[in-house]
Parts: sequence; structure tokens; C-alpha cells
Amino acid sequence: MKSTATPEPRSDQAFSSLRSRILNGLLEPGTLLAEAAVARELGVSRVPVREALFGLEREGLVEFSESGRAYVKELSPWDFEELFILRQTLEPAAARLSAPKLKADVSALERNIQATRKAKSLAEVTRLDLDFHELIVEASGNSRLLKLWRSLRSELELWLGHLHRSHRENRLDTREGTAGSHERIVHSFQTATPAECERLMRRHILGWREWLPTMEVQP
Amino acid sequence: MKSTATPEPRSDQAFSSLRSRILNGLLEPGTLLAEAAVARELGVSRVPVREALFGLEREGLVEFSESGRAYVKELSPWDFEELFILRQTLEPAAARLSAPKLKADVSALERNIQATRKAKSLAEVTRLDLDFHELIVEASGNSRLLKLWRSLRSELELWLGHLHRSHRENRLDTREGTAGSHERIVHSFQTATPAECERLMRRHILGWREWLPTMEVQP
DNA sequence: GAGTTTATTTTGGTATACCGTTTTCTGCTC
DNA sequence: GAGCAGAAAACGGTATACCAAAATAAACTC
Repeated sequence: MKSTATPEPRSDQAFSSLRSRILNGLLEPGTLLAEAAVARELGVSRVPVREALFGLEREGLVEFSESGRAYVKELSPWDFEELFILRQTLEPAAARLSAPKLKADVSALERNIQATRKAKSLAEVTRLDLDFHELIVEASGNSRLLKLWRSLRSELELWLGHLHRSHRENRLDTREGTAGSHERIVHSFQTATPAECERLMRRHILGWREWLPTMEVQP
Repeated sequence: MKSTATPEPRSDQAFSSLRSRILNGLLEPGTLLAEAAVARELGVSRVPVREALFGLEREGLVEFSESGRAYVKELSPWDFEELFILRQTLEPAAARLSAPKLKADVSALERNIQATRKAKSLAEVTRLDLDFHELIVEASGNSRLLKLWRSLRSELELWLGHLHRSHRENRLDTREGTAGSHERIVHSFQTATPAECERLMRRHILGWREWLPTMEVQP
């Protein structure tokens, strides 16, 4: 038996612990994440906490003040706008790139859609929605593009989390809208050209943007 | 008088020291960067070195093995292909976004072109070339896009450095080609629509790709 | 009582030390 | 000489300690 399982590094522990607490909204935006305090709370030393904080900064969930203090990131409407613009830039390109590969096999996408239809909460729909898009980016075969998408995704989840919590509308009717939209995308992968897939993805993301609760934006 | 200048953090020191040594080719790709050894050499402790290595990984200049050891990144032709695809994706979009702002003021771009014409080495032409493109990305007003570009730029510089050193062709006739191409881009910002600027940028980057010394690519 | 200066505490940057794991070296076996 | 087992060295992960800078609280001045 494999009793030699390497224990998870404490820095990773700290990372995912903080990460989930931030995304859950348990740690409010703007909260100071003092190394010593976090370390005490997690029962580890400051060193792994430090690394976790740097990692979270890379993911856009934490920002550092000039003096080196770490705070839970506060997302402004303009931040969201930037994220939207980047999705609008990266994902259509990803769809075009991955079209050939996906034309041969859309089973993973179809499984995702089925799961979406059975989702039991808005949070789950959101997660599966982002998973769907991540599958497409992944299929592009561009590892750097995938890394970029993942860091955007973190920030997106942060924003959507706040949005959902503030609107308190746990309506599940988003399931069918999301699933239907995604089905049309899968269909285009099966029948359309890469350029057409790209255009459809662009429209899909634009539609998503417009569907979200309105928010004022200043550059 | 301002004698209170905060000294540069040792982690930043280590970061830029290692960074320049990697880009200069002084540290060959694949070289092990052992924390203790680097620390001894730079006269600091392991902690700031550690942070520097993480930062360099984020920039794509260093990669970690499974067991946590840091190595100078080795770029394969496919890595370059990924970088090219991302430029092809991000920069045309950036050009479209920044077109309005640049239409009003292209002076920074023009200064860059003048400097390019006076450049004294291929390395300087390369730097100014990337500066030119960075100015455009910067003008897009999207801070995340700029961050993405900068990390791509690091890897690009790593690749171009190796390329130039291996080809040993320090021909300066690239000056006029680069400057002329960039002049056409500036002209389009002054006279054309954002969509046309986007198309021109796409063609410019494609041309750059084809101009580079040929290299075999396998996905 | 408002504003300013001084003391106190908090906090991050860094050095050092320890330990388990991984890697490399060494010597043995066949 | 090739492969292998064990010893030695190298290395990374982490805890702890110290210090200077920064933030906060307290005291003081007007």
C-alpha cells in the first residue's frame, strides 16, 4: 500500500484555505491579511502564509499595499469591465483554436451541459458555466492561454460571488438559459467552421455580459 | 534633502539580478538555481531568493520541477508558437481598444520610432520594438491586459535572446524595416478606424513571425 | 477640542536553524 | 562494465528570532 503519500505542503494548505474563504465572502473585500494573524489561525508559521499570499496576488484575489500589507481585493465595476474585455478577447480566439479538436469530440462539453441541467444551486450553475468555458480554453492546446484564463476565472468568481450575495436571488431559471446557450455552442463546434465558432462565442459572452445585473462603470 | 530613501528590498535585488542574467544568456536554459547557492552568490539569505524565484516563475523565466527545484526555463519551438498565438490574439485587440486614445496623441510612438532609427545594436532595436508594442497595450487602459503583455514580453525576450545569440547575425538593417512598419501603424492610428488598426496590427505581427529565422514547430 | 508630537504596538523583511526528502556519489555484486 | 544498494551530500519546506519601518494609540500643546 502507498503509505508514502507526500503530505500537502502547508503553503498550499494556506493558499486554498484563504482562497475559499475569500471566494465564499467569508473574508470581506478590504480585510487586512496580516501574516502573523493568519499563521496563528491556520496553525502554521508565517513562511507558508507569505507564499500563499503571493500566490493569491497572482490570482488577483489579494492586493498588496505600498508597505507590503496584504488585503482582500476590492473589485470595482471597472475591474469587472476589464475582465469582460479580456474574456471577449481570449475566449473567441480559444474557440477558433479548439474548434478542430472539439469537432472530433464534444463529449466532455455535453456531460457538462447535462450536469448543468441537474444543478441544485446558482453557485453550482456558475461553477459549471465557468467549467464549460474552461474546457474550451483547455482544448485550444495553448498552456499559456489556459493559465491566463484560470487567473481571470478566479477574479470572475470573486466578482460573481459578491454579485450573487448582494442580489440574494437564488433563482435557478438560469440553468436552462445557460444550458441552452451552451448547447448551441456545442452544435456549432460540430457543424460550423472555426471562424463561425469564434463569432458565436463572442456573441455568447456579450450576451452574458448584458444578462448580468446592471452595474455602473467608470473607466 | 531626501536621505530617507527606502533601500531596495533584497528580494527585488535578487529578482532583477537573476532576471538580467537569464535574459543575457549568462545562465543557460536548464541551469539549476539552488536557493542556497544563489543566496551565497548574491550575499543574501535564502528567503528573498525564494521569493525572487517565484516571481521569475510567474514571468515565465524559471520553472519548478516536481520536487520544488528551480531551473532556468528551456523554451521549445512550441513555446514560441504559443507566445506568437497570444500576441496575435492580444495585440490586435489592444490596438483596437487604444485607437481612440492614440488618435489624439501618437507622440510617444513617434519618439520610439526615432529612437529605433538611431539604435546601435540589434538588442536595442529589439528592446525598442517591444517598447513600441507595449506603448500600444498600455494605451488600451486595461491594466490586466498590460500585465499579461508584460509577462509575455519576458518570455519573448528570453526566446529572442537565444535566437539572436545562436544566429550571431548582428545586422542592423532591421532598424529600417521595424521603423517603417511601425510608421505605417502610427499612420493608421491617425487616419483609420479602430477595426482597421486592429487588422493592420494582426498583419504586422504575422509579418514579424514570418520574418524571424525559421524554426520547426511541433505541438 | 483640534491638531501635533511622542510612545507603543503591529507588521513585514530577512537571517538562521532544523528536518525530512531527493539527488548524487560510492562501492559492491554479478 | 552494467546494474544495484547503501551512504553521503545537497536541497527545499518550514519554524523561529530579530530588527527596522509602519501604523496606531497616547500624550501633549495651543
